[in-house]
Order: sequence, then structure tokens, then C-alpha cells
Amino acid sequence: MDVARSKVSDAGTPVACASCQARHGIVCGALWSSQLRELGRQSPRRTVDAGSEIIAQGAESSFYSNIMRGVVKLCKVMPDGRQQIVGLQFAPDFVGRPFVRESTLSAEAATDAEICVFPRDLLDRMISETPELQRSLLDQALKELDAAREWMLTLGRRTAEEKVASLLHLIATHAEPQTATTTTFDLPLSRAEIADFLGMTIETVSRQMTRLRKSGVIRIEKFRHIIVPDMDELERMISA
Amino acid sequence: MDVARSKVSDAGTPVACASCQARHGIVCGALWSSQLRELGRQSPRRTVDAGSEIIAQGAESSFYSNIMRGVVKLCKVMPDGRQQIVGLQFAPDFVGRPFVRESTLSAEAATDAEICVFPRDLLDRMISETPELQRSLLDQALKELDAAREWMLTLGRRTAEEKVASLLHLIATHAEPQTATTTTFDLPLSRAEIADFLGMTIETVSRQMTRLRKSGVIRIEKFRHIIVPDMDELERMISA
DNA sequence: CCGAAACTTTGATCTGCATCAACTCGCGGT
DNA sequence: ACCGCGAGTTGATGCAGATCAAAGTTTCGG
Repeated sequence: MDVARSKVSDAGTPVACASCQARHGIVCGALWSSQLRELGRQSPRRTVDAGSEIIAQGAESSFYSNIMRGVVKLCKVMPDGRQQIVGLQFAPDFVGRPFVRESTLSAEAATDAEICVFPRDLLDRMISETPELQRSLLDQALKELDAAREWMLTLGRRTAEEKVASLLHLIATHAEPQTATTTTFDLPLSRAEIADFLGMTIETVSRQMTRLRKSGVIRIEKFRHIIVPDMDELERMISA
Repeated sequence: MDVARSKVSDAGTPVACASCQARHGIVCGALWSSQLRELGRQSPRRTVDAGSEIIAQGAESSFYSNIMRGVVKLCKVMPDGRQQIVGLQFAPDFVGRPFVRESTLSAEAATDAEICVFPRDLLDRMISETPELQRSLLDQALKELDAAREWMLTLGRRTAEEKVASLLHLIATHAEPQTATTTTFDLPLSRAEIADFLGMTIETVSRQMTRLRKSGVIRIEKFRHIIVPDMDELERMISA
């Protein structure tokens, strides 16, 4: 059914959407061809470089985004500057909080990224008139909820070493399709960001990384590039 | 519009539902009268006493629940026994994970509670044929997601004292409508459960509670009964 | 190619919370 | 009323991870 739908709509698809990575993602995959055309016409692509903010915490934003490329981090900061990353989003995820205008968190590009910017009013209208899209957003919300709760367990009950292993596992799993047993990837986060995700300091992150390296679970090249010879071994560190 | 809908459907409402606390809650408030009748007929009430499990982690469950009375905690446990509470649900919340049969967490009554048990297959069918219900569930899912992320900040970045204050604030806010400035409530959780929610030990929980008591932020009567003379003062402890 | 800034690692020390260990309180049973 | 047990508190000590400090590595502009 989804296949039939997309086949049909491909006829009138906007050029930008035709070859789009997210064409069959959460949002666009749930739209009828006429809606896709309207949305596509009013939704510019934007490239954002690493570190720049997409949505500010506490601000009202008039748009949603869809990640086409790159990684986006969701952060919460306290008045005194303490910071916690509460989610990582990868292409082709949807970013935004339907039904609430003021954002309770900030969204920031962790790597250079490309996003598709949806006008809020337009997409809100489409949500309310498209059950398929609601269902799709419900699906993503429930998956993010599962992920958030899994991370609560990590934050509350795992040791520093387990935390770092959990993060590496999370990224290895979401980044690139792995080949055979050995997995390779570039960390989309700096040590400081990893610390903010795991609720620790950069020093402890660094120490635990070298611990994992010395015990042979991972290899590290140029700080950011990680090689996991055996994913099972990494999973064992997490005692999931 | 919601009002009109409920007026109409009250005519054919099942007896049990007529005076139900959750009649206009997440699930039942989004159903048509014929659906409510069908669901009501097949959904027995059940009383569960404090500590008994409603859904087991890792098990397939053939039902969802709706909390009529009491508090339900959502837990995750690791193979070695470490435990983390990842959510608290109050009446009239919906409990369950649509679209996924095997539960990744357990649900357990924290206090004596009363629930309404929905057959899974029936409710799944209603979800798929009722956009209003999908929308309602999306709303709850997004709210729970906000709450989970707020709690991630608490787990990752707040001190022990701030954590305890955060929990007291959470419960004070969700339990009873407060009178004027001073708020009073019974803790639905034991010290051990509080520890599992905050990622600490019972000893530290206890110490921080007496710290808050000595500093005058709260008063404690019979361990479980808490009096907050000034909610603003409590909020200040959280440095939210 | 050089130099400065930003990021990361490593080492020394400190501390907040965990752990271990009594002890107290409240409650239900006999 | 007394006992016994689970829940909570309080105290002494230990340790994982924070903090403070410094050196090494990478990046990038000139």
C-alpha cells in the first residue's frame, strides 16, 4: 500500500523531492502527492554547519525541520550553564514539537548538515487533515520515547565505562550500515558533547575511551574515527 | 467540538463508563459512542495492590490499561539487578506501547490502584480506524517524551539534593490540586523506589530528605506524608 | 611552513555519593 | 503489652568520578 501510494505520487513530485533521501521518511512518506507538491514548494533546503543552532531553547519557532544529511543534537541547558544532550537525530528524522510553539529544548547541528525547512502553519494543517501523517508522527514519537527511556537507564544506573560503551554502540548502530562483524564510523560529537550526553566530564570521557582502547574493544584514529573490531564485545561491555 | 461529541455519546454509554474518571481521558474521550460501548463491554476493571506487576519487562502482553486510580511506575531492570524507574503515570493516563507486542519495560502499581483493562487487538483496531484516537495518543506520547527528557537532565546534571527536590516537585505537581501556596501530599513511592527513580541509593535519598527538612523547605510526617510550605522555595532548590 | 587556538589526553588531588554497619521507628501478629 | 520485621535514618569509611593542572595533538589562518 505504501508502495502503491509512492508510485502514484512520484508523477507530480517536486524536483527537489524526487531524489530526496527523506522522500519516504516520516513526514513526506505519509503525504499525498498534492500535499507533497505544496509542501515541497514552500520548504527550502538549508545547509547548516556544525555547531550552529536550528532551534533555540525557550524560543517560539515558526518552522519544523527534516534532516536530510548529518546529525542533530537536542540539548537542554540550565540557567547556570549545566547542559544535557537529551537526544540525537539522524537523517531522515523529523525535528520539532507538534502542538507546542515554544521549544523546551534547543536543536543544534552536531555535524555539517542539510535540512528541509517546513513552515509550521502549513505542516500543522497537514497533520490535522492527514491521519496517515499523525500515525507516522506517533510512530516516531514512540520510538524516541523508547530511546529516551533507555537512555534514562544509562544515565541513572550505568558506570562511566558502560556509559561510553553505550554511546559508541548507539552511534555505531545509527550511523552506517556495518560490514560483517567489524564496524567503523566517525564520531559526530566532540568529547565535550559526549560528556554532555552522558552526564560526565570530558576528562572522564577521555579516560574511559582510552580504557576501552587499551582493553582492545575499540581502536581510535585521529580522535574522531572509531573502529570496533567486534560489536558483540562492545555489547558485552554494556551488560544490556 | 469535543463537548458536542461527548454529549452525544453519553446516551449509549456503558454503566461502568458513565461515572468513570477516565471517561474523557486520552483513550475513551476520543472514541465514538458505539466504540465506547464495544470497548466498555470488553474491558473489565481490575484492582491491583501496591507492588504487583501489571506488565512484565520482556513479556508479550495482550492488553493495555488505563489508570483509574493510583500511581503506576514504569521500570527497567538490567540482568544484574540494577533498576531504573523511567516514568510515573497517574490517573487517568494510558499505559501500554501501541504497535509493539513485547514490552521493553515493566509496569507496576506503586500504590493500590484501579485499572481498566483493554484487549490489545480490539484497541489496536480502534486506533487504526480512529484518527481522533491516534491524535490523542500522539499527544500523550509527546508529553511523556517531554517529561522523559526533562528527567534526563535531572539524572545527568543535577546534584543529589536537586534530584530529590525535583522528585518532590514532580509529585506535588501531579498528585493533588494544591491549595494556595502550601502543598500537601503522600509520597506514592518508598525510599527505595525514589532511589531507583533518581539513580541513587536509599541512604542518600534519606540524607537529602532530612537536609531539605532541616532547611525548612519541607516537613515530613510519618515518612510518607510531605508538607511543602512554599512551592516557590522548592522550585528554587531545583534551579530549573 | 609557522604559530595560535581549540581540542584531547594524562596526571595529581579532592569530594560527593556509595558502601558498610548500627540503630530507631512504626506496625501487625500473638 | 511484647515481639519481630520491614522501612527509614544516621554514622563511619571508601572509591568512582569531579576538579585542578599541564602537556600533547590537530587545525587553520596567514
